[in-house]
Amino acid sequence: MFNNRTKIKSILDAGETGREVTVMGWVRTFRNNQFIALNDGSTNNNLQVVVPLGLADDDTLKRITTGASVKVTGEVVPSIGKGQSVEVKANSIEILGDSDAEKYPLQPKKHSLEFLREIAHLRFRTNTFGAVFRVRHSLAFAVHQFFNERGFVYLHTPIITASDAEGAGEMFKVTTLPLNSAPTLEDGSIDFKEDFFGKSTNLTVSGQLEGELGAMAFSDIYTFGPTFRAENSNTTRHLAEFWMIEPEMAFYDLEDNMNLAEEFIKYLINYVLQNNADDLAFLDQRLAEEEKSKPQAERNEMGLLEKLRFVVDNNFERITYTEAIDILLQSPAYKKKKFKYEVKWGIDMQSEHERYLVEKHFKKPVIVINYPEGIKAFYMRQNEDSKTVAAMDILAPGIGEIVGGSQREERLDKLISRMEKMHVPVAEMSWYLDTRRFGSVPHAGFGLGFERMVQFVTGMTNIRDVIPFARTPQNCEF
RNA sequence: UCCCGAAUAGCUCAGUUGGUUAGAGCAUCUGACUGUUAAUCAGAGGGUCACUGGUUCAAGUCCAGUUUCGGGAGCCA
Repeated sequence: MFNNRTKIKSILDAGETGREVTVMGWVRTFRNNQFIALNDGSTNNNLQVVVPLGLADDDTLKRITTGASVKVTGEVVPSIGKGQSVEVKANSIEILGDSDAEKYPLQPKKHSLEFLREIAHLRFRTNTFGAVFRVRHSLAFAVHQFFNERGFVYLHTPIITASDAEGAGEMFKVTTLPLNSAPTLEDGSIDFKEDFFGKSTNLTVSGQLEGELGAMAFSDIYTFGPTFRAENSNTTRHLAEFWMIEPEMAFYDLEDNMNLAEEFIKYLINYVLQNNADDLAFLDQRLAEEEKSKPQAERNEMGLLEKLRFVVDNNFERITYTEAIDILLQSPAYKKKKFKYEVKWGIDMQSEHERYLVEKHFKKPVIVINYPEGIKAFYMRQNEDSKTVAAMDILAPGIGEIVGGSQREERLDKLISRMEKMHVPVAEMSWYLDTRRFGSVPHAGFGLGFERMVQFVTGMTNIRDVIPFARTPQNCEF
C-alpha cells in the first residue's frame, strides 16, 4: 500500500505541524549528511526532510544521492532553519530506488536548456521543466473548462485523413504499403487502391473542416488534439507534431469570433495566474535572470508576471490589414529602411513586420483582420469590398501568430467559385459543401497553437521546451 | 531549405601570433562536519580537443568536407 502517502504540496500548503506523514519522492540534494531536499512533482517547492543523527547507518546515508527515490515517515515540525516554515523530521527512511551519482546526468547545479533537451526523459525532474509542465497541464485543463462552461461540445476530429484539400502544409503519409515494393499503376505512380484505406491518406494538419460539420449541428464545438506538419521547419516556434485547439461556432461573425478568442486567451492566463502562482513566480525569476545576460537592446520591457497581468487587464488592439500596412508605411523603421522585405498592400506580412506592430508600435497583443483574399485560405468569407476576406490573426509579443481564424464562407456559390479559382478539388469536398447546401448559416472559428500559448505563459523561448518530447526534422527521440 | 555561429572533462567554459605534460568553476569520489538551503572545508580521479582528410618540422589552434547543436529567415499554429 503506497497511497497512504501525503503529497508534498499539501504538507507545504497546510503548514500544519505535529502530525505524522509518509512522503515519497526524489532527492534533489542531500546537505550536511542531514538535510534532504525532496520533490515529488506536486509543487515546485521542495520539502526539507531532516535525518536525525543515528537514524540511518552510513550505508543508507551514502545511498541518499541526487535522483534517488526515498520513502520517509516522520513528523511535520516547524523548521529551525530559514527558507521553509515546516519540515519533516524523519522517524524512518527507506531507499526505494538508488541513483548512481556518477552516472545520473542531473546535478545539483544549473544546466543549460540545450543539455536538458538531450535528456528530455529526465528533465521533468528539474525546477524549470517541473514548472513548465505543470503550467501546460493547467492550460489544457482550463481549455476544457472554458468551453464546457460555455456549452461547447468537445469533438474528436480524425487524426488520419484522406483530404488533402486544405493546403495547410506538407503532410505525413499514412500507409501500410511496403516502401520498397509498393504496387504501382501503369504510369508508375503508387496504386493506393491496394493500401489500407483504399486511398491515399495522411496525418491531419487541421480539424477545422470536420469541426465545421459539428458546428452545423451542435452550434458550438471545439477540437483539441495533435496536429502534424511535415514542413522542414527549424525554428523556435515550429514542431512536426503539436497540439491545436480549434473552436468552431455557428451564428458567429468575425467580431463574435474575435471576442471569443480574446476572452479565451485571457481566461487561460487568468486560470494559470490563480492556480500556478508558485510555478509562475519561479518562471518569472528564471526569465529575469536570463534577461540579465542579454544586451540591453534585446531585453523585454516587462517581466513575465507583469506581461501576463498586462495582457489580462488590457484590451487587445484591433486593426484591419489595410491599417496595419499604413502603420508600417508611416513607421520610422520603414522610413529608415530597417525592413528587409517590401511593404505594400497585398503582401503577406513578414515576421519583422508583425514584430514591429506588436512589440514596437502597440506593445500588446494585436488582432489584425480583413486580409487580402490572395494570401488566405479558400474557406474564408469574402468581404463586400471583394478584395479582402474576413480573416483574423492574433499576434502576440515574442511569439508572433498565436491564433489564426476567420468567418467562414457560408454562401455556396461564392465558396465554389473561390475553390475553383484556387484549384481546390470541389468534387472531393462534396461532404464539406453539404453544410452549405442544407441549412447553411454564418459561422466562424479559429485555431490556437497550444504550445505557442504555453510558450507565451511560461516565457520559454524555444517551443521544444514546452512539449514533453519534441518532434522536429531529424529528431524523434524517446 | 537558406544565412550566421558553435562543438575542448559529467556540466558550463578559458586556451595568446600554430610550439613541451591541455586548464578553471561546478559536479563526482575520499575524508571532516548536529541546522544546511545549488551547504562548507581539505584532498583525489577524470580528456579520441565532434568526425574525416589536408597544410606544416609541429595542429585544440590554420584549410576543406561531414555530422550534430544553437540563433535568425521562410512555411505556419
